[in-house]
Amino acid sequence: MVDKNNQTTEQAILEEAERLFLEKGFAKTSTTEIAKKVGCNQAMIHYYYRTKENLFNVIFENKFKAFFQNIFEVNNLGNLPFEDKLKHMIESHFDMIRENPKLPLLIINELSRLPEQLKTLREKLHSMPEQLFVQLEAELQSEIKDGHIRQVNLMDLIISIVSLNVALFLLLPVAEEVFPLNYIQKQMMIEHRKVEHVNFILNNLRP
Amino acid sequence: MVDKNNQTTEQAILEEAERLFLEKGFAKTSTTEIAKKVGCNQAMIHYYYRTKENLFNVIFENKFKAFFQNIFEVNNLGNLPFEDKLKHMIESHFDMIRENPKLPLLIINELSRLPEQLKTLREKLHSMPEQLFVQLEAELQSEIKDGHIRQVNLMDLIISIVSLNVALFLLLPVAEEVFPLNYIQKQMMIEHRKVEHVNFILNNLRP
DNA sequence: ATTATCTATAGATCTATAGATAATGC
DNA sequence: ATTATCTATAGATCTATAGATAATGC
Repeated sequence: MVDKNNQTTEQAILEEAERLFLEKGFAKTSTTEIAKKVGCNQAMIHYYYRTKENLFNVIFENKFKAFFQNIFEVNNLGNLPFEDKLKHMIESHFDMIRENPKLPLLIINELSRLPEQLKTLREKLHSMPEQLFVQLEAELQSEIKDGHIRQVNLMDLIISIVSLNVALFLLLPVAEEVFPLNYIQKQMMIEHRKVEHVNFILNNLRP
Repeated sequence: MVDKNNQTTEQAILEEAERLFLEKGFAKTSTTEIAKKVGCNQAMIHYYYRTKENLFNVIFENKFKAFFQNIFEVNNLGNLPFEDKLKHMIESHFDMIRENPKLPLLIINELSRLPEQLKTLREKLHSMPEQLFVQLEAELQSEIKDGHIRQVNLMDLIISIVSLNVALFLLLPVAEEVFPLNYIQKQMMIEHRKVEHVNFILNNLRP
């Protein structure tokens, strides 16, 4: 099975492990299962990654960094009107989670076990204010002063955006157990909610 | 340790198991650990509950039913204005999750393994429309027609309420790893968000 | 007699490693 | 020579059960 797509065993292990860890979490995924899916010997996993914990950390760190790198990435839209900027932020955050729908659950479930990633996250988020938060806060206050939007707290705004976007993909699998959806229905539902989240946030800002 | 509070071993096992399952999930909780915390022999757990799976199901079913019983319980406020009714619904849903903050994660993580609970959930949610959904939908449409609120979809409204409330308690533990909060700060934050969720939803309905 | 508890252990995992063998790169 | 792969297995769980012993209720 290995090398089916010109992959090395090392890469194949990484990819299969990523799939399984995201699907079932750390505890419920065994190195035996990873090996079986990859089509190699279970010992190979330890040859390349030494421990299961280590393999997990490599994967988690990668996904995690990519995930938080894009969070509220609003560089190349400096002079757009505030509402358009906000719309763009909501949508790109939404798309990021849509592309990694299982990652939030993995983070919620496993983050507490990971001191190294925690440090990274703390640094990233503590340095974010200077880059973005302060700028957004200024724009927000300016908009409020001009009477374009109502008095609102930036942190609350961010929490609401993240909550709506994250919760959709956390709750969808549960909802699907109750109301099964086919692929098209599900995609339509997701697209509809994307529009709705933007409307919801922007409507809420009207003075 | 058993009978410390006049408990039977059977009850003590149930309570300790509930605590551990909610905290760590099914896979990461062992019957050995439950027994140790209870202060009894590991075999006792199987004496009373036969299997770990069975013990889990008993607990899950109880919590689960209590959880969904109260969901959108709006019986004794029949003739309140629509906005007050909505406010009450948001707040009681919020409080329910506040009292069971780990339950949503348990449901998200473990529901797929539980055919019996799934059936219960399906029946409960499929019978909800007739009791409540239809009535709310009627009131909502009436309010829209009278121009009191803007054109909005009831299902979207419910998804947004549940998303905001659930996501808060799912994301708080992650947020706390990054920005530690003491007990009072955390309670204030939660109270603040409760108000915010109501404002957020109601503001969003303005025509 | 019946119920509750304990001891001991079978059997199923699962992770990790040691050591043999095969494949590859100079 | 070095790197990749396999076989085999130690050692640590963990769940579940059989069977002995203690406690309790008539």
